[in-house]
Amino acid sequence: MTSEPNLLAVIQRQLSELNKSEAKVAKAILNAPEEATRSSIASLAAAAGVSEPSVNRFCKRFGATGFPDFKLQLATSLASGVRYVSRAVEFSDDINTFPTKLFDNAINALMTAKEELPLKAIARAVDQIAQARRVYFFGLGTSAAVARDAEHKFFRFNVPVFTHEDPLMQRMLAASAGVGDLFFFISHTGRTKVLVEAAEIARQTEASIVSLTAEGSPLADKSHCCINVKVEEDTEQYLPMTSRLVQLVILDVLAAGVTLRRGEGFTPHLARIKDSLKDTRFQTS
Amino acid sequence: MTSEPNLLAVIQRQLSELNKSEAKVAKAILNAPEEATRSSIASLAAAAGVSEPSVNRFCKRFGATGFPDFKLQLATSLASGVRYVSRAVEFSDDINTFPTKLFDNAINALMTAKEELPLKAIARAVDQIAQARRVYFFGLGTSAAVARDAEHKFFRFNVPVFTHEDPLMQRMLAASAGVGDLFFFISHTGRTKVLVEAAEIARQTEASIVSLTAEGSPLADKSHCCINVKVEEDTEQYLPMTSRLVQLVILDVLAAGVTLRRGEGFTPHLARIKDSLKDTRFQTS
DNA sequence: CTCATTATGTAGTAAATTTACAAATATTCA
DNA sequence: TGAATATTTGTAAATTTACTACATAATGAG
Repeated sequence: MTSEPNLLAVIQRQLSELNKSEAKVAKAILNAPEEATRSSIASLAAAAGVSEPSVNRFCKRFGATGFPDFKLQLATSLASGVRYVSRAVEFSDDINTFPTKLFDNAINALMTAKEELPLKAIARAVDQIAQARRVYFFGLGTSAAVARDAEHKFFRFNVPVFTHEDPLMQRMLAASAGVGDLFFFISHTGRTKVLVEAAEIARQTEASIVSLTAEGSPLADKSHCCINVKVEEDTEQYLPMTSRLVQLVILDVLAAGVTLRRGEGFTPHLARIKDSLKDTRFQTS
Repeated sequence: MTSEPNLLAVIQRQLSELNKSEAKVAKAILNAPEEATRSSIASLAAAAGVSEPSVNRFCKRFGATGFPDFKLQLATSLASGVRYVSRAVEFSDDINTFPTKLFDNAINALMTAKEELPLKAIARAVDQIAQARRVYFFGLGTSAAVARDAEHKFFRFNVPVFTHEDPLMQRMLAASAGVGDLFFFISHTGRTKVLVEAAEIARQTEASIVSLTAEGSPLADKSHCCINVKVEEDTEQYLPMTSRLVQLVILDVLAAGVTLRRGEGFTPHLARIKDSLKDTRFQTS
């Protein structure tokens, strides 16, 4: 059972690699997915402006045994209620539509990321973090907030963690690094100059470099271990919305991985930290 | 469309009121629901030991227009039933299981939040932010990272935004607030003392107070407008994992809301900011 | 026990899907 | 460029699937 959890996203992603009539079918389906699950091959072919066998071939291309099987898969992936195709917010949107769109996009990004998790890279990164004597989380802009979040999380694992938003601090720390130091760079594009430069400096030391960034980017090149996150951020949108969510969850995964590494004996330590926060809160009524 | 949440349960419930051959069909379906969604009317009839029209009548009895429609409904209800179960990471998990679990939990949290979005509160918060002369985002711990993220985002809207992680700064700023100031508090529990105190201080000024926190919490009580987020965080888990993701997306929603408020004329401003970042990056090869 | 009612199956029909093949289009390489 | 080849797309026939009409069987009431 290789049932793709997210058929519409798969279609969307492959859209460019389809030939003419297949693309027509894809568009018709993306346009009205629910309707597609209810219509016959003839009506869908008519809606797409192609012949029936073209629709059939389209279905087989996406792993279905035929049209009915495809409809089934489509219905299944639609069932969770999420619009699996990212939709940009438009100026015609109102309070009833744009919040849902943004949530759908976020969910969509996480589902897509989940499908192609770079498990080997994650496992390696967990190894490195577990062994490190010191871990520096470096990011800029939006990624600085992600780095800050990571700092909070990993701090609880008794690993000395540091975050710095200041590029100069980042450079200096990179320059004075040594064995046991781990630099963890976070960047959506992997092209931010000052960050790549810091990575380059760190690379000349004995320190390990792990990055959470785009595949094949300059930053990835400088890293010993790179966790690739393929998030197709809508570049027309002016703010990175979904990529940082994926980054955060990946960091959760790394944190969980490190905890699992420590084994059950480590649980009391976490409990102690949690207890230490108790007095800072008003008790539940 | 009165799509029952769970078709299998409906069938189960009516089992006693069915006549012989319909009951046979019901049992065959309950026995192997997934298979039923994939089989033809002939094979299902054979499996149940009845004739094809009996299966057809069975389908119509349960509100479907025919066998294909019934299969569709069945598939839909099977698919939606699977999700929505958070699973805690256990020490027996390995690299192949715990990353998926964490992603699933994150996705679930967003899906749940999406279903009960407090739209009125969001609309009010957008109003307030759009009107404010200055906006302070305050959070502590994990929420500090969320506040930082919000700062980055809202900064682009020409609103003077400020974030401070230092409780003393938060108190001082709260004390010296005035008309046009907006304090935006972020807290998962809504019970962090120093934060609630800062809210209390701000409340005695002319400033507006918006919070993104738990319903009915002390912090919510101090706010003019409270955006409730109901995330059932697994309290046995020692780290807040999913709530902050929901918070981030809610802040995205608020940011988008403010942008929509500004109208299309605002787009060039965003483009200018984006351009200003261009030279800080290595060009795409 | 007979009639009326309901339940079930048979057989034929209509519809939908798939296959095989041919026409059209695009691509390659001289 | 232009013939040869591969790819794409559509047509038409074959096959499978689902539905309808009707006949028979079972059930129940008087």
